[in-house]
Amino acid sequence: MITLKDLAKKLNVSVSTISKALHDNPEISKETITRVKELAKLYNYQPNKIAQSLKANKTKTIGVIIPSILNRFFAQVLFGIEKEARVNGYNIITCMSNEVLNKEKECIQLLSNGSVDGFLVAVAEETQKKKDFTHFETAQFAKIPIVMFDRVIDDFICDKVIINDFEASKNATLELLKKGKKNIAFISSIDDLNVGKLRKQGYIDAIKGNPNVTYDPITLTLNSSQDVQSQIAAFLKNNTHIDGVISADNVSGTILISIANKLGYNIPNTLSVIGFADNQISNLSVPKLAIINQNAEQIGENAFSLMLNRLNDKTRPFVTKEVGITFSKQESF
Amino acid sequence: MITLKDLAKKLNVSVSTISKALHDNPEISKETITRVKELAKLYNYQPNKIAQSLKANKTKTIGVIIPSILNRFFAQVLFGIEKEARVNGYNIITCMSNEVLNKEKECIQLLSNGSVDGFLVAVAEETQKKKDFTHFETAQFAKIPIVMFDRVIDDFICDKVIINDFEASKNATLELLKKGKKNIAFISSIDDLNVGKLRKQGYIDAIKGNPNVTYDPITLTLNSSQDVQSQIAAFLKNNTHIDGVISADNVSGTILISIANKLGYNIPNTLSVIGFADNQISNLSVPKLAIINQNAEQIGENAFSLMLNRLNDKTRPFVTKEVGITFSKQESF
DNA sequence: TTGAAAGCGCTAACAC
DNA sequence: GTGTTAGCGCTTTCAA
Repeated sequence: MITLKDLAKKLNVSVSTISKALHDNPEISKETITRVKELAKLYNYQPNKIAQSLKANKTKTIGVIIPSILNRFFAQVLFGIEKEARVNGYNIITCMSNEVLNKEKECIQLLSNGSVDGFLVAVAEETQKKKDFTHFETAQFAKIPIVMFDRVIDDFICDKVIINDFEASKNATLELLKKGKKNIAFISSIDDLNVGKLRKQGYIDAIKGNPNVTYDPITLTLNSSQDVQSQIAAFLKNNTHIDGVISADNVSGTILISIANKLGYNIPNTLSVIGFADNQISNLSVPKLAIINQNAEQIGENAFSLMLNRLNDKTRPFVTKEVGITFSKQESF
Repeated sequence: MITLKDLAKKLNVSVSTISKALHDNPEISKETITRVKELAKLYNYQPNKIAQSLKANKTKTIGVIIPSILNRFFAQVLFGIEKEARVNGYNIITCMSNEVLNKEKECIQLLSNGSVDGFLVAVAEETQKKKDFTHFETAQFAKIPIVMFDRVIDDFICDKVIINDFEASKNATLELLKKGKKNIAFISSIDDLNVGKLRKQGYIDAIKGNPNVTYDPITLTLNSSQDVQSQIAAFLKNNTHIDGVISADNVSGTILISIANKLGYNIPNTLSVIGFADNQISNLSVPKLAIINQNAEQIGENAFSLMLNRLNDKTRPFVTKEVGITFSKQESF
């Protein structure tokens, strides 16, 4: 890499002259500026980012900590973050907690050494369970701002981006009721997560709040260590009266449609299905899965924007931004 | 952040003493070492990564450039890379080219300023088409090593990690033939990619090389700007004699199963389906999609290993590592 | 209009 | 055993 010093030597001027010239500092003569810029272009000079970071005490890099990139939702959020970051001249360092508290602590720890200007985090499952937030507190204490998205901690004060999982789930259930569905079930493989709980609660609320509903909520909690297909098949066989399903995660809805087709259901006539998913996933089944789209990309964009804001004004009050969901009444509804 | 200087002041010793003590330098007395370490622990001292990077002229950070994180295959590769990187004390900066040449150039450009020690890249579609590799050449010229994975450029010399797409596809086709399938088709939405071409060629090779096969290859190229489901449905209706399908990408196999079920096919008896995908995708359909698993995670791990190797020995000859594929004869086969 | 010098935080060769 | 010093590449204040 070519440095300021190198350029200075070649032009027989001082390093500071070069630096100023490249920054169009009015102290420097037009002539010198053009000479310097030409040379810089010739040698394809790029200011050393690390040196700039050290000097400025900021890196223009944000750490993103997500449970897993293999979850399509988080991949989409990351996509949104990365896009927005790029536009604003920021880089993204990605870490995965795999839902493990210690892994998450390690991520924060490893990047809390000047590597990043702030953290965007979707809190790990174990962290939510054990309620251990010391690593976040440490970061915040060290003046490294945190923005939480989707998986947020109510008891921790920071900027947040969420969707209204409760309302989304409740509304979807209400839509099924409005459509005349009499026996609506709820299936989920994310019961342990806050968002999973909220979605289930939304469903229960809709069911219990409806005077025409006489039955108790019908729920299936999927065990991910066992075959999901057989669990769903057994569930449908044991509950033949079900005519509507809300799926809380982004795969079980698709699987349920496949299984139900096999079992002779006529979707959506004898069975309506709605899932928390996105367009690509919707496309995988016949009929296409009706989806509650969490607008993951938007969540990412918003999370980054809040961070940018925060970095520019460390004293502004903390905000919680709610991103709207989109309900697509596709074929399986 | 607390610095060496801060610690030095508190103990009334010099900065270098602190630095040496923290590095267990034998020049320093045991006593001082413990005193320093205790203080460091007390104040939770973390050496400033940026300063270390500037000093050492390396960042322990690798840039990963992929077409998109929304493609599950690349998400898996990234997962493998991140895991391996973490273990070795490296961070990952992720950039997305969105298959666009200029975006890819920009990524390389923006990180070729000391931000990263090397690049792991899956080349964008447009780059492959236009055969413009100047940005890679520039990086290599600047002594920033490049490891290409999956989407590699034959004419560019660097370390590479690939799978044998041709063989994988050919073998899968041969398996179908061996099973007695008489009319095997090939569907793909990635015809423009090198890997897509290789997969198609593998299929064609198997078909044409088999003396029992009398028909020409039957291929469907999916247009992603139109509805994939109807394209596949039309294809099946126009080719009712098809009894086996190879899907070259990671979604069309699942969709085809859904459609075929609807059309009354009895999978796998009247129609066998094999797709380039992974276990999670396989699980979405009934019956489960038989898959050619590209072992994406392994690709990522290997790519990172090659990079680590390269960083430790810039002069070793370039290698191309081939990662094995796994053929899972699941239900739809 | 230009240059010298200090300093960001760290490491390490070299004094003492 | 500890301290001084220089330097990584850059920015910026102050002096000339």
